[in-house]
Order: sequence, then structure tokens, then C-alpha cells
Amino acid sequence: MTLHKNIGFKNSRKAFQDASCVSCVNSNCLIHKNLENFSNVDFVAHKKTLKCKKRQQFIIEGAPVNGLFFILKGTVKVFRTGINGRQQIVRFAKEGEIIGHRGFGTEEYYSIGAIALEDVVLCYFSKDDLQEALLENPKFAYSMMLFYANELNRSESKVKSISQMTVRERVIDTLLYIYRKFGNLRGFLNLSLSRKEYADYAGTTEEQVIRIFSTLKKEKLITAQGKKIGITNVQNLKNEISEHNYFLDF
Amino acid sequence: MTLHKNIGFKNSRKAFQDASCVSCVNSNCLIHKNLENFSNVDFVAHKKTLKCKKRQQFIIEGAPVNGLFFILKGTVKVFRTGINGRQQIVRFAKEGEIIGHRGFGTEEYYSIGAIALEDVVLCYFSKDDLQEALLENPKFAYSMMLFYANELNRSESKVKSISQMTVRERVIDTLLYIYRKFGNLRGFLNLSLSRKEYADYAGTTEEQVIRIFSTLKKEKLITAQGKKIGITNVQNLKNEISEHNYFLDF
DNA sequence: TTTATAAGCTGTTTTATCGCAGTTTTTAAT
DNA sequence: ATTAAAAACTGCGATAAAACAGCTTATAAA
Repeated sequence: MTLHKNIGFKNSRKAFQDASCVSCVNSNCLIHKNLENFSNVDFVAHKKTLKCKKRQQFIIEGAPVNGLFFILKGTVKVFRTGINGRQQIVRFAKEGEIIGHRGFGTEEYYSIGAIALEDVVLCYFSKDDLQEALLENPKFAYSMMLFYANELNRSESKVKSISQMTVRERVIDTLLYIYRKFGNLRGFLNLSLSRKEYADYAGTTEEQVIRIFSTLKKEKLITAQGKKIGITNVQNLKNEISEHNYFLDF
Repeated sequence: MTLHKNIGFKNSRKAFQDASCVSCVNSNCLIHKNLENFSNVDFVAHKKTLKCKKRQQFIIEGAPVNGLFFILKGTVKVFRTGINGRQQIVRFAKEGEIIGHRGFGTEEYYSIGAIALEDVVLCYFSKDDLQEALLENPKFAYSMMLFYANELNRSESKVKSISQMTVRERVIDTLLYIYRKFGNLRGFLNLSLSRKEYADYAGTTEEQVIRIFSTLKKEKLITAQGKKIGITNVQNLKNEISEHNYFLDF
């Protein structure tokens, strides 16, 4: 029953899609890592690839959960909307990462929205296909479990940060988070964000971020040319928040 | 190889311990729920049961992770220590719940501490045994994955709360959390906490909690006799935080 | 019963952060 | 190149929350 799907290329389209996971550049993608363990090749064959233009929102808060996205290429902003429309940015995600997993538990509806920060290519797996794959492949399920466990640690670490750090410390923490995750490009952080977006991640206001940025500039801790932010000395910034045993969250 | 372990009671102690999971009163325990799927009975046989006196700390922050605890009986406080020893209470846990799972990912060390709020009985499973059980039992791994997914939703909901709610709202949120999780006993919340503990959960100070409690008393929203807190009208309290689409976290 | 210690309470002061308003600069569109 | 619109910036007043200090009431120990 399953054998004839593995051999030959009668269905060339399916064969190509299989290959697209096998030869995927995102070697840290959980699907890619567990490919050899899937007895049912259909799982990967069923995946859909979709493209999003910059600024396009592909997950709407409150929409029913049908499946899960893996980023093949590009950068994504994940957020929730709070009181009086105030936005809380949950995280920034890049290629290889999973989006929409928060709704995969007992949740019927997405608790987050997701928007493309630049042109993005996404791999989409339906909830049913994923569930089937998880239940037949314990290694995959175990990998996913560990993934969630790490996300949980990250999130609870952020609870502590927000409730114990000052605004200045949270802004610095955000800068370091962007630096760890997206690195540098020609002396500037390799992800351009507005002051408002920094604020929405750090849990403060645009004005505070502007104020703190200009102070940090005076203190020669960062450089700024419009949206381009450069960290002069990473260690100096780290030192300021070292008491809050800061957590590496990629 | 495995058969002789199932039949007969040569090792009566082991047989008793197997039974203790089969006939466990915590029907929502993930081990209990997945018992029929474990091919290797040793897993449950290896579990250790331990008792903790009130106020005893059984997980120390920073200690290496060796395994995972399930609460058989009693109530537990889970916390982290922040700057200048300030305590952040992560959650309160009761029978059937898992403790120490935050360290089960790639974490080598517990990122939290756990202390018994009353006399507690714990079931302990080693990390190795659990890993083995998870990798041979996809249903169990899937259950654990969903458990983590829900914990993640809870935690990220808390990030939003803390960064967008006022202190008064957070204190009310905490009261409702205790009510949902531990219910009422003769008109009072069925878990006695100090004002300091309310503060450490809500992310504020003891004085604030005291002030807000006395205001809520004047407003006839709660009653208080020392540590015993009674919620007069649950709906009225809920209404105050309804804008923050509040999340049911048991 | 007395004493000690912790927990609860309240008024005042201090501080951090927010929100507003007005200005300048940058970016994008025509 | 010109214009419009958005983003960045700054000062100032308002405010929520924290920190401090002193006092009272429980709770536990001697």
C-alpha cells in the first residue's frame, strides 16, 4: 500500500515536493530532521507552499486553527492584541521556525496573529496530517515536545523579565534578543524595526524607546541611523542586565 | 523478556507499585491516562514515591535535572528568584499535576524551585525512564506535547497580562486564578496564601496587595478574615478584567 | 501569661513611566 | 522636485506604583 508511493516517479509533482523537504536548506526544521522516520510519505507530500508579500498578515487572531506553518524563507512578526488595540509582540521568527503552534493544543482558535516583515515563503501542514504523523512517529512527537518545552522556558523567562526589569533594561534585553537571533550586517542589526515595534516587544511605549535609544547613543553603547541600530559593545550591554540571569532565546 | 514481569507476583513490591498507578485517584494524570499504551511495565515500576512536609523545598533552582515529579497529593508553589532575591511565583500546583517539566527540554538545570504548601506526596520518574517511555509510546509523547502547548499558551497569556494590566487588575486576576484552580470551602478560597504570596504571583508588592484587598473589601467584592479570602461575587470581579480576554488556566 | 516574631495595615514620600503636544526629520508618493 | 504622510524626537505635566516608616494585630514560642 505504501510501497508504490516510494518507488518510481509516476506522480512527478509529489516526488518533487517530497524532495523539497529532503533537500531543504533549513537543516534545523523539525520536519526535515525527522524525515527518515515517517512511514507515511503522504504527510510531506500533502504540504502546501505559499508566498506572502511584505506586510501581509497570514494568521489572524481568533481564526480557527487548521494547521501549522514552517518558515522556509523570510522574517515574521508574531503578536497579540491587548486592550485598546495595544499590540504585544510575542516574538520575531526566521527561516526554519514554526508559526501557529500556540493554537495546536486544545485551542480551537489562533491566540496570535502573524505578519510578514519581508517577502516570506511558508510551508503549511494541516492539523490532521500533523496529528497523524505525530502519533505514528514518536521521535517526531518527542522533538515537538522538546520544542514546546523550550518555548515554555523562554516565555516564563519573559514573564520574569517583564515583571522585574526596568524599561531601560527591557529595551536593552530586546536589542540583545534581536542581535542574538538576527546578528549583524555591516555593523548594524540585521533586522530593521520601528521604535514602536521595539516598544511592543519590550512592553513599553514608543516614546520610552526613543528616549532610551538617544541616551544609549550618548553613552556610546549603540549607534543609530534611522531604523538601523548598531550595538557598539555587546558585552557592555549584557553587563547591565546580567543580574537577571538572562536567557538565550533563539 | 517482558512477559514474566507481567504475570505472577514474585516481586510483590513491584506489583504493588504498578497497581498504584493503575488505581491512582488522579484520573487526569498523564501517566495514568496512558498506562495501557506502555509496552514496558518497568517504567511505572521504577517510579519512586516520596513525601514532603509542609514548607519543605524539593526542587532547588539551578540543581541538575534528573527527573520529573507528579503530585499525588497536596499543594505546591513553583517559583523563580529574581534580582535582590525577589521571588516570582510561576504557579500553584495541585494533585495530578507535573512539576519540574520546565527543565525537561534542553535545560540541564531546573529553572524553578518548588516548595510544599502543605504535606505533599510526590511520584518521581527519572529522566531516562521518561525519555524511553516517550520514544516508545507516541500517544504518551503526543499527550505531553499537548500539555506543554497548553502551558505555553498560559504563560504567554500571562506575559500579556503583566505588561498590560494595572496592579489592581493583576491582583483580581490572581484571586480568580486561585478560585478557578482551588475553588471554595465554606465561603473562602480553598487555598490560604499570605499577602506577600499574592504579590509575588501578581508581580507587585505586599503593600499594594494589602491596599487593594482593603479597597475590594470596602467595595464588598471580597471578604477577608486574616488569610482567608472570600469572593463575594465572582462575576463582578470577572467583569473588571473582561477586556483582557482572560484565559482559563487550571 | 508573657514575650517574640511575623504578618497585616496605613499615610507619606519618591520614583519611574506614561501620555500629551508640538517640532523635526525621514520616507514614500506624485 | 514637490508634497504628503509617517516616523522620530523632546520637554513637561500627570499618575501609578514602589519604597519607606511607623503602627497594630495576629501567631507561635517560652
